[in-house]
Amino acid sequence: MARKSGSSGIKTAKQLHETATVLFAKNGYAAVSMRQIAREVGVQAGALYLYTADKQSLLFDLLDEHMKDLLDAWEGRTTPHEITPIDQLERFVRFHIRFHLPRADEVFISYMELRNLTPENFEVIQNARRTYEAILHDILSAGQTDGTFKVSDTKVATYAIIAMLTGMNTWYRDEGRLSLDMIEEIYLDLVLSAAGATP
Amino acid sequence: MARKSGSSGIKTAKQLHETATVLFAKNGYAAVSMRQIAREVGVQAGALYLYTADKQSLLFDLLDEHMKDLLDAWEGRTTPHEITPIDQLERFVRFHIRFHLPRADEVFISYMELRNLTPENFEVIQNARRTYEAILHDILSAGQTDGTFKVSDTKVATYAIIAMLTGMNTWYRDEGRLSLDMIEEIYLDLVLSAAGATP
DNA sequence: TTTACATTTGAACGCTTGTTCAGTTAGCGT
DNA sequence: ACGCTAACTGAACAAGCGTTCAAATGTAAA
Repeated sequence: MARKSGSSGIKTAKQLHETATVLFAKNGYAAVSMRQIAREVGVQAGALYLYTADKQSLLFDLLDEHMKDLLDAWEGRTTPHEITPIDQLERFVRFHIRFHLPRADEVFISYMELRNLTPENFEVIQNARRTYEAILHDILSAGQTDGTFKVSDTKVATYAIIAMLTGMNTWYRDEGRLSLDMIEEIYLDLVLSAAGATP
Repeated sequence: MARKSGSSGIKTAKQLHETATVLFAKNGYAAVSMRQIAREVGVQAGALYLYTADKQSLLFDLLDEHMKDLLDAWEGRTTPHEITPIDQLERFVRFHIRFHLPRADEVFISYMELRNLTPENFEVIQNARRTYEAILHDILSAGQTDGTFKVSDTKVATYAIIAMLTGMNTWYRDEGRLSLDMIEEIYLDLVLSAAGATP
């Protein structure tokens, strides 16, 4: 056997990314072998190297893709002009939850596997993350300036709120007690309170 | 050479735990080899098996030790009788920060390497974690009942607050902008606000 | 039908992995 | 001084690792 009937490059490439995402999330980058990924994709290990230069690039591509999607999704929203910091914060929280919850595996990898990136690759992802954090920081700063928010330190508050929101991914389950809509409202309350929002 | 001069079992055992903690935190459990640990300890790989049954037990012991220390430290505090939920929450926050900040590596491992535990070992650590979360949940529930706190869901608030607090470990550096005391106050504010505390 | 190319196999490469164990030495109690 | 045990070495084991590549086969265009 060599080439398989019905084989297609784009399909295999997509399956590679999907499989790697799931396996990396479940077992960790270092613990997953190329052969294991290949088996799940339904191909021999050698074939994977038509779609990735090496294992490291595979990890980087997944993370880079995820961060690009995140930032693109934020940029792509329809935003009314001149809305209050409170409305901005509300929009950010809802966006964050809606974007992150359906991407549990990607989010998990993005937080867990940073240390397995080469320094250059790490830099790229880190920058993207900083860009995202800056969005929230700008909102908090604006609210702090005009008096609608009251936090002792906008930088720390930024980290705290993002950690709080992202932590959701560690316990949320689709079959759980609360619907996505309810969770959204609960977290919105928590974040607005934490920011000391005075409507 | 065989036994080395000045060698002592307890010393090597301690070095093994310390070295493993640092290396697992920096590179991840799966990415660290027993030989790498041995080199750092200053011993051949075979010698490590005098102090751990296998690599898995080594990881488990580190996590188990950490969780036991955490729960023991909480139990061992001096607690006045009959204090208000607000005071209880304040005590919890300060305790959490003071305990976790100097243990960056242990905390990191505790969150990152859970998936590398066998199911039985995972269960043990998970239970300890649940015990810890229950402490905060009880405080929030008490405050919710007597009206000093106002949160839409005490369970979610518990997760959110712990995520917020533990997230600190990802950005805190000793040489950073803020002193430990300042950070403590900032986080205390954030948590009390998030809990909707009305003094 | 032939040609060109996309896709995959399967074997091979050198290296590392966790773990075991017989043999060797250091320190200590007697 | 002797013997016992604690501590460690160094080699060995089978298995698995990431990666490369010539060869084989499917697909599509000419």
